[in-house]
Amino acid sequence: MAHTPVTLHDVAREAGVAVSTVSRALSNPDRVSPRTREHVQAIARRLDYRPNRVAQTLLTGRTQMLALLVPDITNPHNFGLIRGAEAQARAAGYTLVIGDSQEDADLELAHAERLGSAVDGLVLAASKLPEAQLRQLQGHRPVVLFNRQVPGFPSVVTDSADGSRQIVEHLVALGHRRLVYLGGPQTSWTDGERGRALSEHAQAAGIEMVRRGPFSPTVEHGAAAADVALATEATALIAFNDLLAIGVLQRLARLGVDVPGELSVVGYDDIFGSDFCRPPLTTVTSPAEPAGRAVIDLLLSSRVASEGPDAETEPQIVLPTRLRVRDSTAVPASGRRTRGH
Amino acid sequence: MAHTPVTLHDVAREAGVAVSTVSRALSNPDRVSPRTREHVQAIARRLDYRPNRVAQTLLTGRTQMLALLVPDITNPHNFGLIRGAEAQARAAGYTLVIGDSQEDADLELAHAERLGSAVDGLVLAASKLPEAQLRQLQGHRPVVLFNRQVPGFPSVVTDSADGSRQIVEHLVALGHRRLVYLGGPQTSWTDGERGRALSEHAQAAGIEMVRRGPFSPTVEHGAAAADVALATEATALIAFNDLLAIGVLQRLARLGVDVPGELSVVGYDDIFGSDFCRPPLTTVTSPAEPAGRAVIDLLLSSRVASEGPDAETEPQIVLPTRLRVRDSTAVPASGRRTRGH
DNA sequence: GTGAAAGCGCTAACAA
DNA sequence: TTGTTAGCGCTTTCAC
Repeated sequence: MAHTPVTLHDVAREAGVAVSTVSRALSNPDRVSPRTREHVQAIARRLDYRPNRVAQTLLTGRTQMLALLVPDITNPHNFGLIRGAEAQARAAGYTLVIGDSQEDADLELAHAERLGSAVDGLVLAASKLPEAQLRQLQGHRPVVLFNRQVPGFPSVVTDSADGSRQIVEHLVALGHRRLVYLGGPQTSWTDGERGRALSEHAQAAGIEMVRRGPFSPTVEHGAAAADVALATEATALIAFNDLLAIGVLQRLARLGVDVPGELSVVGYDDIFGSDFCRPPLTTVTSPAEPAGRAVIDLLLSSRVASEGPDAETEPQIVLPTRLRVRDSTAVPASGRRTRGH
Repeated sequence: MAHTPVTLHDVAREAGVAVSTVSRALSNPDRVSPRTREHVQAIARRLDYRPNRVAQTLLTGRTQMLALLVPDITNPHNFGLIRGAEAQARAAGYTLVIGDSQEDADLELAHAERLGSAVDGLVLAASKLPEAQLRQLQGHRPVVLFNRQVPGFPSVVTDSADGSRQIVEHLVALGHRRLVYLGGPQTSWTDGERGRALSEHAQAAGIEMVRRGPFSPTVEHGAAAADVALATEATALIAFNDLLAIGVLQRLARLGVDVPGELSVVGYDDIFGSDFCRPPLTTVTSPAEPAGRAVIDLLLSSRVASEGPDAETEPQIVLPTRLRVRDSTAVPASGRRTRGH
């Protein structure tokens, strides 16, 4: 239990050379003679020397750590993103740490500030922070946004708007004429995108779409959302995300409302469980792992970025989405639905 | 966009005092006169001074960060643990970072070493590391284990053995006489506990139990596991965890094997989805959030712990589990099952 | 090729 | 109460 970790000095003393030589032998092997290099490295190994990262950081300003802040680590939607980001970060020699802001802007800020000083870069997924605070964070370290676009920030988003287009197209093709969108948190940029695109495409198709909510994007809140949807004339319901949609499905089943017979249900994200809930959910899937890799690439390349007034030209990557049709959508009941409202 | 962050020196110069005074005014407000304190703090605020955590750390050795390493961040089983740990860490003024070791011991070690030097303590969930490596990590920083017990380490485990007892009791009560356990990774301590307890209780009840596997604890591997189970004479199948159990359920459904009519299925963990898969899964639930809080408590209290030879007395907390009976278990088919094998 | 020395931003003696 | 000074462990000029 060597409780006083071995330092560069220990190695230097043991090897009979100067600390600077040890430092070089270890990090710049070619700037030292083969003989001493071997010798020093052998000693270092024998002493089980580990460089003190903190000290290195103080000098270089680099921690070789990157942080990813997600709004809800329990939302399976984030899995692919995390996995992709992890892989890419590791490939580049960085360690990825993950933070959970629990759908709370204050917590997100606190976390970002804490972590911000300990990492080389920050990716904020579905950030709820106002632009001003975002910019302040950016002053410290490079920041990349996922599923949010803000001028001056590099970002990668999955194409929710196009997902909405595909949903409306699908529903219209089935014969639906009245839709209801059960919205997510007001602070959610994605919710805005999804709702707006849904409206636009519904309007373009000449059908009706109403919006309800906001609802918190959880299975638990699905019950309330289902009830609200039932109080409308809609024959198809689009939930902000799959978590909410699954909750809706559960409530509907308990109420004896047949899906998709009486009501079609659609979600977004294609999360774990959306394929084995009852009925399997029609939803919008997106390339989460590529997104994870992309955010890290952006982060790493933005280390060299200038921060002039030209900042509006930051890369904004948009990844395609695809509608995955399962069993929760079908042609609407021909007549008036029989459920009470 | 202050790109050269403001330092203590900047504040000191601006305030016309020494850096040490600024340092005190900010961190030890009572060791400085009210006048200067106000003055310095005002300047610091105006300049938007943020202490450099790295520099603080180098000196104090504290980062105010704690790390939690989970084997699979996409396993919903870990959610409660993460949430509980997060909450407790924050309450104590620490930031929790989460790492994912993807069920891989090498990755776990790499992560632990990287993070280990950047945090004040480490909790390893379901660690797959050999004891020797565990001890080595422990030399650096306090380490707490979750769902693994090793002499000399503080730990908290959920009582898998008792969960196994409850499963056997339940199955025997229903009339099952032949069980099969579809085991998890060989490196998994929890798998050992579950399998061993299952055997013991089956034997005590005078019924047969065979073990198959190992299987990787994923939905994907459930198909293979299901096929193996079908090749036995068992009327009830116990999967290492719910992820595997859900995969088994899917395969069985595709094969037309009725659950629980022809075969009963049980899992462990009570994860997201286990209540809405088809049929809802009988499983063992455990207090994950309390476990998360407990690991952090242990970590924080072990900072002061000695490391004498007396280390065997480290606290080992065991949290109770409870069988949650849903629809995937029932009385066995009276006659010989009709499926081919 | 190697060593001496400065210093990253901060805190904690020690003086004044 | 405040200022001066010495480092924490490391990298990196700059001499030799």
